[in-house]
Amino acid sequence: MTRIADVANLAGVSTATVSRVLNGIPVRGDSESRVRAAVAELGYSRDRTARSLRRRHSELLALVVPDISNPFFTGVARGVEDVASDAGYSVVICNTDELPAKESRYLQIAEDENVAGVIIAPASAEPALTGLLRRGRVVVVIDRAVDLPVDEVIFDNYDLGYRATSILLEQGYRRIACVTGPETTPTAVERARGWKAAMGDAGIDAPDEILKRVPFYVGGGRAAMESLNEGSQIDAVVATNNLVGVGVLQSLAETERTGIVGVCVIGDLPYSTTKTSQVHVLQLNPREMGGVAARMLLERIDGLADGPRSVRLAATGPTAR
Amino acid sequence: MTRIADVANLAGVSTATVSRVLNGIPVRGDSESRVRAAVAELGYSRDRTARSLRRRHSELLALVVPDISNPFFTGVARGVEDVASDAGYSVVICNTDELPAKESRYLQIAEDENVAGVIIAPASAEPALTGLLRRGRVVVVIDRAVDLPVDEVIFDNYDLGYRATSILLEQGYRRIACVTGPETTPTAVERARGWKAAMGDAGIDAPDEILKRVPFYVGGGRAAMESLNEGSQIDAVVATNNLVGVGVLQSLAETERTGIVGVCVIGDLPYSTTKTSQVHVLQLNPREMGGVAARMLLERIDGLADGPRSVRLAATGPTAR
DNA sequence: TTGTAGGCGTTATCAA
DNA sequence: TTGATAACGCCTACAA
Repeated sequence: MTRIADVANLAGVSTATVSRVLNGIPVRGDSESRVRAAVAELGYSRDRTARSLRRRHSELLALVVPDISNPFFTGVARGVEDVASDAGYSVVICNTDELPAKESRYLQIAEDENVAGVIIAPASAEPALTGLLRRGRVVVVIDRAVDLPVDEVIFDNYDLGYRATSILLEQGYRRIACVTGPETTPTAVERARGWKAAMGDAGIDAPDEILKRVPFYVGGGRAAMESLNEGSQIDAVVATNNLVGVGVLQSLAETERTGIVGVCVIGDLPYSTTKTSQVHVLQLNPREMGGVAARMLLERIDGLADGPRSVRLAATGPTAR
Repeated sequence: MTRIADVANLAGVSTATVSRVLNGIPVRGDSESRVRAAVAELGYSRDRTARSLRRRHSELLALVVPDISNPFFTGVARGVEDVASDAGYSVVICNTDELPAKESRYLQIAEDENVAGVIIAPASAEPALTGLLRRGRVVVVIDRAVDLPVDEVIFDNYDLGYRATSILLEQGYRRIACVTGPETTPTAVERARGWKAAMGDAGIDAPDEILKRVPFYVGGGRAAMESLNEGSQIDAVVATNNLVGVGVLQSLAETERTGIVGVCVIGDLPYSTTKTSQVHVLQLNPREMGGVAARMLLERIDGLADGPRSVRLAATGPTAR
């Protein structure tokens, strides 16, 4: 393997000079060109492991998400990668399956791997970030706020729930059910709260029978529809997340249930195949969320920010599918 | 930061002994228990960077894919992660956007990062693997075969195209169009070849007007449908990939085009919302592909395999959506 | 501006 | 079985 010393030999300079050139620290012009020539001739490229060990941190960012199969989080990953790779960082994606145990394991690995920073959509209310923080590693929390002094990028989830419901109310629907996620998932709780408030403000009763809490997966949405029996007289549904939205739509397509005509989904449905005009979507932009989070993380890595910052992203407005 | 030396001090042994315990090399029982106690007391965990430097490779696997937004590749990622994490490895996902330049950059990073191995779905016919291979790093190619002496896990793409077409022929369709990917993507070419052969074997003409080559994205499928003018008298479509399949279905849902009723998609449509019975799917199992590839990679890391191996995965049979 | 040399934390060799 | 010590490849005081 070719090392920095080989380059130094060939260029007739010291390893320190080679290192300087590689790191953009000014050296005499002819030294620099000899070094660059030697690098090219040997096809040398730096060992990032050694570099990380010496510098005490790597050029890796960890992105910790609860479900990498969810297009929302792959969108986030794209956004993170866009800005990270421009800045010379690579992204390690860690999938926690909504399991706090897997989450802490990955956070421990991130710490031991000396990653430069972590972007996390927490699976637990209190992700195990203390080790990382103690070592001065930077962290940005996305999607689900936590009670720690770290940067966050989130949506106004209450407002999303309120607006999604309002869209259906404006269409004239009245008996609007809400399909949301588990009580342990803050986004699910807040969006459902928004639904309830919008219903209340419209003077409509929103009993618990038409609020379904299911796992934030396609199957959850399907199960919710099954449990919403015909007797409940629903004429519309708010799905508070993209996957349950897919489940709801699948269920409706299959059973051709009569009576339900309005659906509003919070999120994005890039792979749905329902006729465009049949579903309202309160569009979220995960790629933007990832990009914003990554930029905040890089600023912090460069020491450019002080107190914890909170960014609230807006939905990009309702659209048909 | 707590180092191995701190543990050694507290346990009253040498760093070498601590290292042995950590690595499962037998030491005297009481040394071992003292070490373990010290580790627990200090909350010590190994610095993976230093370990990687010394051992000349990390516990990271790189997974290089052309499009992480594609649920097929997130499925692969799940499969890789399932087996990798059981074996103590983490997975870095690298997204090449089908761009050979991004691909070589990531492969160079993988090399410099001393990853233990690479699983790659190539974006180019000749991915830049020589550096990795020269350094003795192991590689498994998935989804798209390349002309290099490395392990591969692929589908029999010709057969997939043939079978997808046969399914529609059995249903009585005759004018079956094929929507496939670019000529530079081997899976696209092979599956289209299978389509053509199946049509030929059924004594049906398959002219170039009804073979559409588009990018392997949702938009590609939509564009293909638009360019398939009514005059072409199509009564069915084979979509050779999941994303173009989604595009085809979206297009059909929106235009309510008359005449086309049969659709067969090669892949998987986890997020489609079309009525189940309206589309045939020749189901692929990306998670299995990832799992198999990861197992092969780990075997090779452990030096348990010699000549290049080739695994051919089967479709799990046609199903409605 | 440049070079020498020490150290980042771990593992592996070698001698005890 | 154990311990002392020399690497692994790089970066960065410090000295020249």
